[in-house]
Amino acid sequence: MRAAPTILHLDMDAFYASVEQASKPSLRGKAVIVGGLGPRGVVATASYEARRFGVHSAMPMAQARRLCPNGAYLIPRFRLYQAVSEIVMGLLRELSPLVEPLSLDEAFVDLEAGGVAFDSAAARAAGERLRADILAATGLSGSVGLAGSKMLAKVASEEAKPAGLLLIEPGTERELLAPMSVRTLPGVGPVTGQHLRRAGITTVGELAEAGEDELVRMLGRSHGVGLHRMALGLDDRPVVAERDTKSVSVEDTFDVDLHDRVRIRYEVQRLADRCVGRLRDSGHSGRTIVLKVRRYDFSTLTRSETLRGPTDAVAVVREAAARLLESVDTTGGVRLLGVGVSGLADYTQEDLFAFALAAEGEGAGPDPAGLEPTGPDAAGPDPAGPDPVGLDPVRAGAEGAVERGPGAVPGAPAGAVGALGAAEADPSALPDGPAGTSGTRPSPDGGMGAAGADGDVEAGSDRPAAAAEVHAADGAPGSAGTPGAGEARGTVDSVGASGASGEPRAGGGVGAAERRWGAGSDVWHAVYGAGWVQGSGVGRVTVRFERPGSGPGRVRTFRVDDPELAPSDPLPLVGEGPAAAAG
DNA sequence: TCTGGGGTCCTTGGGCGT
DNA sequence: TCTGACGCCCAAGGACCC
Repeated sequence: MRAAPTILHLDMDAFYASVEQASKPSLRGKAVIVGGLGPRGVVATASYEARRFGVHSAMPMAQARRLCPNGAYLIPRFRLYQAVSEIVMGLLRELSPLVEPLSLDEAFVDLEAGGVAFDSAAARAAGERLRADILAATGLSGSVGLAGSKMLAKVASEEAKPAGLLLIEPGTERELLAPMSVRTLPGVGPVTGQHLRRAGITTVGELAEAGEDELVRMLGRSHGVGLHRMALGLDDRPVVAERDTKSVSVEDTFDVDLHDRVRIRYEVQRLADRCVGRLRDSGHSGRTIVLKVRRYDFSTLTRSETLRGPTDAVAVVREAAARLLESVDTTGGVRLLGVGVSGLADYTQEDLFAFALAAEGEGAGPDPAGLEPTGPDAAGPDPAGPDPVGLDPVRAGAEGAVERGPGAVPGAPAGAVGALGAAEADPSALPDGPAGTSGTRPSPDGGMGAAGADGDVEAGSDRPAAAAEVHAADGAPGSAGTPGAGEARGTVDSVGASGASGEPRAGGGVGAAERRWGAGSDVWHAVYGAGWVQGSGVGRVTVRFERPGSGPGRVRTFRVDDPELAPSDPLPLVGEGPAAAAG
């Protein structure tokens, strides 16, 4: 807690929805809801127009549609949000080297460390200038909180929303906080809030009066002490510029619960592959493999296994996940599966083997393809007995390195083989369907980016009804399914036929007959220029031709195989960048 | 009328070595 | 040799955040 309000918290207003509105002029001033569009989707962000209908984050999408039937429902385009976020974070770093991003749209800044502000007046000026700079650079508004601690700065930005600035003068915080709901404090969610309410505590003032001992008794040591201090306005946490990643995970919720054990095993394998892809992209390996299973009744189980050393080998993670699955009862059905890796390191067990081998075997000749196992069982039968299913994690790790053989580079770190290599090296991979619409212009996106946009968009009441119907049918058994966010959809009995790979694939081009247009995604037409897909189905694609700087554009419909229509990258929200000419 | 995805942190309880 | 205390690691679950 410092004497001057020089900790700044920036929170962009309804970030995803605002980016979509800035990107698509026809949606400005309208209710925009961004989130998962499947039957089990939830709202990620709702524009302020949508919030007037009662729509809010984390609300089931079906409920949002009832409350706001004429809203524009969009799938998130994380790559675009990421790009905008980088611009904003860049502006923050101009203020101070101490910037702590909390998410794409939120960050703390230590103004004192940047030499920008040492008192209230300078802090306020810096905050106002920042808001103006963000508006100029992105066209978006953000809210700024300024205070002497992180907790209070965050409270302030929340109070300042939307598009405002609030500065909490040190010394006034207890008075300010006292009447606020306990839910205002970070760390008080629905459960703790209910707990406190039952004890007659609903405001921050009452929380402070309850005393530390009482809160520790109710909530446990760490939570109790922390909450009591926060209620008093005490918070010494520094702004931390860099945080190490602690775990990497992927999970999928299925439109329809899975019952078939074979199918469940297959999905776990796919998740393991994707997880390893992410792990390698981040330059990590990990020791603990975690399987997550959410059952039909929403109860969630986790099972984990810690290896003797860190790995980033597909085979090892697959096998561990498969073993863990064997200990889970899935009768009744499974709605979600997840695979994660924690206990991260920036080297692998296989690296150590390779290093040891290189150290002792100099002059023995290189392993040309990196195919030779480097582990203890490299020389044939293991005196301790066979290990056919990789029960020994470390040995399995060595085998994993072998499995990656075709892509392996002698002497290179294990991470040098990317997700693609892993996918290619996988002999048991089931066939995939069409790998998206990226044939002419591949834009590999492991997650919810362009591929994710392959879901539906229903942009306002003038959307093509036919398109919506067709997309709704995507969830039907045996359908072609949809990649990205919708990849778990429509895959009920169609193992391998979903075209749902989250991994980039080489040669992902598809024939014109299979060309599908990700609704909400950006396109370029040879005659009409930049636009975005408003809907598609029954052999047609509807495109609205507008760009961030234009007024609302016109809608035109084309055949899905129209040669003049091509996928495109998002246009910058402000100004005309190179992407504008990318058609 | 239902409840996403990707994380972090905390608590509890058991096993194990000292 | 047995037992309890202690610390550490691991596994599992839960709450919370955006």
